[in-house]
Amino acid sequence: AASASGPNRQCTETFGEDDGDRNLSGSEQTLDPALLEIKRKWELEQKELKKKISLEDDRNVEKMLSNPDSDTFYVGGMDISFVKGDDVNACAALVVFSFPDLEVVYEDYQMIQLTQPYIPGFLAFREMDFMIQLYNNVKENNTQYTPQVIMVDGNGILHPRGVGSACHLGVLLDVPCLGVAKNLFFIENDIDRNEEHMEQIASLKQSGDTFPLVGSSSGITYGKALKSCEKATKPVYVSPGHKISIDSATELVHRCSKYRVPEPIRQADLNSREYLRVNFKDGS
DNA sequence: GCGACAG
DNA sequence: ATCTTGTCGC
Repeated sequence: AASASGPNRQCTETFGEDDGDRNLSGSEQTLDPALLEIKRKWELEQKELKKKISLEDDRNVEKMLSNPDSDTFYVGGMDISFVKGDDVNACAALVVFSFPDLEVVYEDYQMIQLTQPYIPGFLAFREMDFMIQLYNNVKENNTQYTPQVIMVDGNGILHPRGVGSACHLGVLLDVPCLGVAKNLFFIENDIDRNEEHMEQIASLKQSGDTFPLVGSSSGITYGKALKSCEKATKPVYVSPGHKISIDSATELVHRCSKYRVPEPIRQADLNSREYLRVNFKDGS
């Protein structure tokens, strides 16, 4: 029974209706030397990765967005779905769509076992190895469908240290990547869901409308909030990961959206869940 | 000290 | 991320 190694967790039964103490773990800095250690180490890795990020459009990105028609390009979407009461077993998916016609040309689902914890700001360290594997699979076995750009569930430079998982993946693969988040990632003293933000969201009228996400104190432009389809009330937050500009990333996401979440990511999400439902009863 | 925290 | 029923609208 591989229970959590390290400090034993004194999670007493806080199941009762009344637990007297209302000091809900608040900021959770529930001292965990092991996690702090990991954080420090990961922060250094992010610092190195950040130096390699490019926010310029890769030539293929330029071509795929400007081309009147002729060539067909491929856009990949990645996502990982989890098993309910299980934070280890999951299904990683890559679905590749042709662009601009948006037809599925390739899909890969892999049962995986997560080993790293999820820590806000360090999502990539938990999922990246599996995404890299998915990319290598296509490139090696179905080269013709290797995506020229990859969409990741999460953020690119819209991140506390400017290195979201889309940057992480992009730099490691040296492939254009962008992030699409369904929720705005809070960045201390710079970006948050305040009144002004809510007003800006209310000002988005039609599909394709956007507003830039600019840091209130840093002045940094992290990406854009995009009303991806007519029906969506809530925007998606697009930010470049690597080898793609903010405007191109936003345009690409918009052009791949039939619903709020762009098709590549949406299908990777829906299909990986379905995969778990069918292939994971308790074992296989 | 509290709050806020992609998936 | 995951859970869960109904409900509103095209």
